[in-house]
Amino acid sequence: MKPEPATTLVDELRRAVREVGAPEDFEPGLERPRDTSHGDYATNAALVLSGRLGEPARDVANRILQAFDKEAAGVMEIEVAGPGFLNFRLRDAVYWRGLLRILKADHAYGRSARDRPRAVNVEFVSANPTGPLHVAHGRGAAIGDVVASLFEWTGDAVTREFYVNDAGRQIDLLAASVEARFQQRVGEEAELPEGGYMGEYVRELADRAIQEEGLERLLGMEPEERVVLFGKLAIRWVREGHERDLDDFRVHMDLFREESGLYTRGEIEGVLERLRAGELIYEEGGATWLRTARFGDEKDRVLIKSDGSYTYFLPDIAYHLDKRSRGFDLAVDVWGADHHGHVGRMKAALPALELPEDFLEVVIIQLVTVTRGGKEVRMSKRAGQFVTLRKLFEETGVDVARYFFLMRRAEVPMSFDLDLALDTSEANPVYKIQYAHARLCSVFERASLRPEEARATEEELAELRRESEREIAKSLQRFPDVVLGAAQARAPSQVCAYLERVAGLVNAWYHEGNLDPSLRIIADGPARPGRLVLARAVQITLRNGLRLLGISVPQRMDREE
RNA sequence: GCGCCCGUAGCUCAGGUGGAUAGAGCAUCGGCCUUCUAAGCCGAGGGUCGCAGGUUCGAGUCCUGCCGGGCGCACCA
Repeated sequence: MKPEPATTLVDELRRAVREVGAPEDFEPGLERPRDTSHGDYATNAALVLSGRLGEPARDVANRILQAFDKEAAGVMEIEVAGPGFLNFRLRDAVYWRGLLRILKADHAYGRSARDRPRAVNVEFVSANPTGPLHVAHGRGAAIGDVVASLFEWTGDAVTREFYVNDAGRQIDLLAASVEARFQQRVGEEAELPEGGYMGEYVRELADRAIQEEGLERLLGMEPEERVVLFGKLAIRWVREGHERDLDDFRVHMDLFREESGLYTRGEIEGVLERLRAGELIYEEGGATWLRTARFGDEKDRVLIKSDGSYTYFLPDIAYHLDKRSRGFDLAVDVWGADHHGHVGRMKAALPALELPEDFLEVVIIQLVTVTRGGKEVRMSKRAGQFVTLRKLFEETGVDVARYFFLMRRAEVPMSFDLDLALDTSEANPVYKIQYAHARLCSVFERASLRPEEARATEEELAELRRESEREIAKSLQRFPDVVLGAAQARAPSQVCAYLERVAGLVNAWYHEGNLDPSLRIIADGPARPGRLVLARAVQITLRNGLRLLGISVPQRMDREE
């Protein structure tokens, strides 16, 4: 699983450490120092062992150094540094060989397998079908989509799922809102119901109903009948809008799972029976409660209200049981910040249903504010005017919108800077990465070489002597590890940070050739084949990284002039 | 009041699960255009990592307590 250079090093280190008297259970750790003067890898083994061996750390380090077989591990140089670190500098050949491996892996570079792949369900967006998707949904969509991809890239099987709350009271409210707009349209006095939906789209729904169903027919209906029809139509149309928005935002759901199905299939009743049998529910004040407090929630929660209707919590429990019974090993729910209060109760419900505690994982997406000219673009759902996801990505482009949502950690509230998003210079991190890729495409064009045909022997690669080249080769080889780490942390932002860093190194390398033409990638000389292979390896890594993020990989960046 | 999240450069934020001298972009200042695309490049200044303790050889990172901000605390969804 670990990249090649590290494995051989760790093996040898493990052996050397045993030789100096480390206990059997001791595992030496290997890290990559930030500072390149500290070598390619470093270990703190001596620092950790010094306590257990009762010997100064630097002495332990020196003994490990003596025991270490450099030849076997592809190490050029070892030094004892600071309080007792061992710094390893690998032979350059290790990195040049790594470049050839990248070329060979090509589209698979960055992907890894798992001994036992898991079936993972990533549920995200899950917007109520009562209005268009807005920017916060967009952030959840981008992050959920890439978290799902990260599972795929690291060897799990993933289902992308959207939970449709098509059964609750908010649907009735939407229907009543459409009815009110309909009344107004035909010249009647009508007011939106209490808590109704005020958005402009409600008027559009009413108009569309008139257009498609015919005014005569609608007017001829009993109001109750008409409201039911409006409800059905509104849900259908709003959902179609959601699917279209997501599609255009390059988010492709495998499944839209409907809440209403939980009722018709009797899954809700099944849950109630199960809980009743386990004596986990009780009645009080006319309502039916679940003993979530027993499982770590702050208090018990109502499942059935005293008027006999169900709370949202009950179908949600059934839904998670449904996920489990469909064979998933892990359910990752991506929720908006306004739902974080539900994490405790949902997690408490799992053991009540005898589901493993780690079956459910919740990623909370914090709020997004959109700023233009340094000022916040207001979005107020109550006033019915908000920035829809579609409007946002139509203005910035899908690449930019996705990237901006992805580059920040989910748990920090972010501001979406429209000015930066619309900036087409390399100040915009998306372009910085895409541009680095496009530049190298252009280099290959200049070299009259198809990128797939880049070839170099190890001897030719050894002609790469510049520090920038070594640095790039080194950082490219981190990619699989970065993907693994990001997957583990459920943090697409780590991939963004990595790609920006690589793009920065690459752009600097490229620009060395502006000042000194002999340093150009296509400049004639013994280093040319190696440079082209390095360029190819960069292309592959950036391309795969962008693909992972669902961002396009342009061959060229056309500039307007 | 309770819970979750956040607090890192003037601003927006990274910081690879505890390492060595804390990074990027924007903004500011200085230099560079007949380029393998200068919508760019090179460089400079700018930090008590909210505060106080603790664990550790070693803390922006882990623990505790405060302070500040956001969100949530329904028989709403």
